Amino acid sequence: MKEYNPQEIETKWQKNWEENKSFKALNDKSLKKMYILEMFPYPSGNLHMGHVRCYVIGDLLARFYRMRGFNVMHPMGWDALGLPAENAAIKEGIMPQIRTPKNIENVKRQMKMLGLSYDWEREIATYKPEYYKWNQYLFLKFYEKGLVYKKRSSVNYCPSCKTVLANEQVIDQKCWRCDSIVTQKDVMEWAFRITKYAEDLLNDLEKLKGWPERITTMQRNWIGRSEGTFIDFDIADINECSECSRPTGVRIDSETDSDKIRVFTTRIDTIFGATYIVLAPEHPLVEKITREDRRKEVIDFIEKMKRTDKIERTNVNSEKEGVFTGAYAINPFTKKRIPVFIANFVLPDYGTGAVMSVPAHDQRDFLFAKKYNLPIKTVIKPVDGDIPEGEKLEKAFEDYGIMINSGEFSNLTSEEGKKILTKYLEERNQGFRAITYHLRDWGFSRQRYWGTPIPIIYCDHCGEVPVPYEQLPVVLPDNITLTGKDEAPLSRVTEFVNTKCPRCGKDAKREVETMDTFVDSSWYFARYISPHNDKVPFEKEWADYWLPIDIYIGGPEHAVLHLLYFRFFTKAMRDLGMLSIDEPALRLLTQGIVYKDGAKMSKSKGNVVSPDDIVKKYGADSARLFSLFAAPPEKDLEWSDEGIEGSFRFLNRIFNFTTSFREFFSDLKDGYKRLDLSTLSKEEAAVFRTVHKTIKKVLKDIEDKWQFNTAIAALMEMHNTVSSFKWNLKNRPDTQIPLLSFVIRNNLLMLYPIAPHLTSELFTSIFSNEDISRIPFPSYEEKYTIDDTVTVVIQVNGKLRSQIELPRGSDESVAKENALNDEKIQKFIESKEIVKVIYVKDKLINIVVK
RNA sequence: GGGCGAGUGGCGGAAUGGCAGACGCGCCAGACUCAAAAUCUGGUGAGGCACCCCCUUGUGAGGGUUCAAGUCCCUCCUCGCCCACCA
Repeated sequence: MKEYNPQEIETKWQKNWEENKSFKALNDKSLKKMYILEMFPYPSGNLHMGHVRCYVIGDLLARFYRMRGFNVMHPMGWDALGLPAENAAIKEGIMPQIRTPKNIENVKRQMKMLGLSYDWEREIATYKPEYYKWNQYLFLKFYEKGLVYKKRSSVNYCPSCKTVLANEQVIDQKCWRCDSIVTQKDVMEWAFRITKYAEDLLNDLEKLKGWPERITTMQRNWIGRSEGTFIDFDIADINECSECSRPTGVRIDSETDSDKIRVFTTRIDTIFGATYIVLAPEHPLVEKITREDRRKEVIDFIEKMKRTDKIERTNVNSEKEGVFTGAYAINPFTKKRIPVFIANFVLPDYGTGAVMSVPAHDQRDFLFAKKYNLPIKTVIKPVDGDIPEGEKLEKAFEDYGIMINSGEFSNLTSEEGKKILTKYLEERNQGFRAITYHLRDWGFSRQRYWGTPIPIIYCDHCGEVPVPYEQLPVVLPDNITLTGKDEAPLSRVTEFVNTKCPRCGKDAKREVETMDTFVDSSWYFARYISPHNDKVPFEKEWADYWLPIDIYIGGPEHAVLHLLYFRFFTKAMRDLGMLSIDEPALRLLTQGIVYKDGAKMSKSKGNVVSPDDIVKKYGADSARLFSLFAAPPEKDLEWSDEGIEGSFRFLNRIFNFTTSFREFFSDLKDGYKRLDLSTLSKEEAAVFRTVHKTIKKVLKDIEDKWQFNTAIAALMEMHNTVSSFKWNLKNRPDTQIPLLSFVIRNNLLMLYPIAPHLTSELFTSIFSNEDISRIPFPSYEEKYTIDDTVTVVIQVNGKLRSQIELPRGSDESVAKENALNDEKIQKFIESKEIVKVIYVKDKLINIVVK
């Protein structure tokens, strides 16, 4: 071959890898393992450059670690169930069962075209009954453990997708998929009791040292632990004169204790300043406590809230509004009657739907109190200072401090007060210490078709009955026409719905809702371990070998969805005895977004770059090289047509440089074995050292730093050095043939994880037919990365003025003498007083003069 | 409002507190060519100059620590992402 022809080379090697099953992960416990996983794609039909980037990063690591001697598991699969496929099916009138395999076939072709080194024997696809059977199996296991339950709840509902959404799927009150405005709806839904693991999920974030901090921080915020106190406020008799401050007890027409207002606060130390209470308009007590003369206004306000859309209601900037109910509660510490309001800013589904307001120490309460002329009472002062009386405050003082105006509790610090006041309430049965979480249980039933059927049967006699394990899978029927016009389309398939109760044998009906696709992806990483096993979801014996995932790669958009759910599943499966690990992934690499012309690539913007076009024009190796070189993996990447040209040129230079020695190939084959350092000239030795230095840098950048861009830069530098060297093989064959052989061999080996096709081709044409991926990655010797002489920089008052060559390790007196005698330095120090001289060995001398 | 990042040439981006701008793109000049493309060689932060010697200046702004700051500390500005009436 005279010219670099990527298409020819790439086709040849892809065929070779496929035939030889080169990337098979071996179930062999004597080998050290490495599990490298990229988040599996939703097979929508075509890969975009974001996918390409993710998989190329994973492939670089997989190929690298194979060369490093690891038994690498690098599998791929298809996250194929879910809404987009169903919506496409409705639009095109083609069932997802037909369309999905075609999409998968195409994406798989694209992956092979990119030379991604997957073990295709472990391929999984979630839409197949042999996969989702295990979703159902896990559902039943979780059900038995009480980790799955059915609850009535007001849920987020997308009117466009006609489905319920999890909290995590609502973004700015809009559907995460279609951006429709989400509404609220009362339904019965299946939920995972993820809150049971809230503490565990929070604490174990500590163990995730290999995760980016911003991801663990986001999870921490999402779990949202707050420590505080529940307080029960008695309601003063509504018939009592509002001027009278005498506590009169509570109404007694309720058989529960719901005639108290329970609030949650993180700042019980401010309770002496709690001068009113605010309920959510939806709070169940509102109806009961509202005084007759206030009723009309209260009802009007509630009606107004019902009409206000949720975005408006929960916008931080919207005006705080409320109305007085006419009722009073009793502050358990001051024993004073404090008015009860309802207001738009108190949300029914957060905390208890009721808050105690301390205007002096909470800015929101402060503004509300000013607006409605409510008392403001200062009860905390700064540790080292004073604070104006409540009415004179200009804004709330929200910091911790010293309690004042708090009766017998005055002079305690906020921290002490929290403990003591909570204890006080606990002793009187009026409150208790508690930890609350922002995290909600994960509602996962979806009223859609293209998902895993929930294995539950409803029987008139036996109630809710789980499908027995031996009847799994409950197969999704395909004799249905999807219209997108109804909820839970499965309810129309009578052959599916009508069944017999497994317990009593009488007629019964199946659950017609399906599972959220996030269930599929919560445990798929374990299915790769036993992808074809029909007895268990995965074999524990091999899970113990392969798990956890060593490096997990995907986009940061999954920070609180998938990455929280799969941690939860791991812990739950651990507690079921199926796994021995606490956390599913040791290290997480979140790759940045691929942009073009300053915008995220999208069809609507028309700035999509197709992997097919790129590979056709430049080849997979150039596409891979550019994806890795253009930016560090965690940063966003700007796609550049000129940039990929540059990558292509570099591979051309490698090809041309290497093949320019074609006539020596047979000599080069074993040449590197005959390398004798003592025969090298000074210049030849420099080339030799350059290779060692490069190996050192590339190893560090790939293995420790995940800075693939600088690793590639080092390889380019090495190429620049060795290609500008005046090779003279004819005159110095005994030294230069071995040296060149050494150079080319290491160059190709280092470049292999990045550009596997080209390097495989060149490598086998010179060295051997051995599979390059089985050859160890080059290693270096520290002594060859160090030069005998070093350039020492000379500064005067911190400014660079000259530099000198010194033998490595020269001591201070030598360096100083050389520096002071340096011609250029003379004019900066003459007629000046030398105050001191700083010497950093082998690096720099700084002469401080006055 | 809270949290987390990030601000470095024309662009993407390099720099364990120690030569700012590696590497690449782009651009300029030259070689090759009838010409162009490709390729190769050299140059390329800004300003200055007695122009291949140097000098000044320069990493969002302003202070500080240090012999020495893109890097550490403080104040501020801008942008991005995530969360958000969180009780």
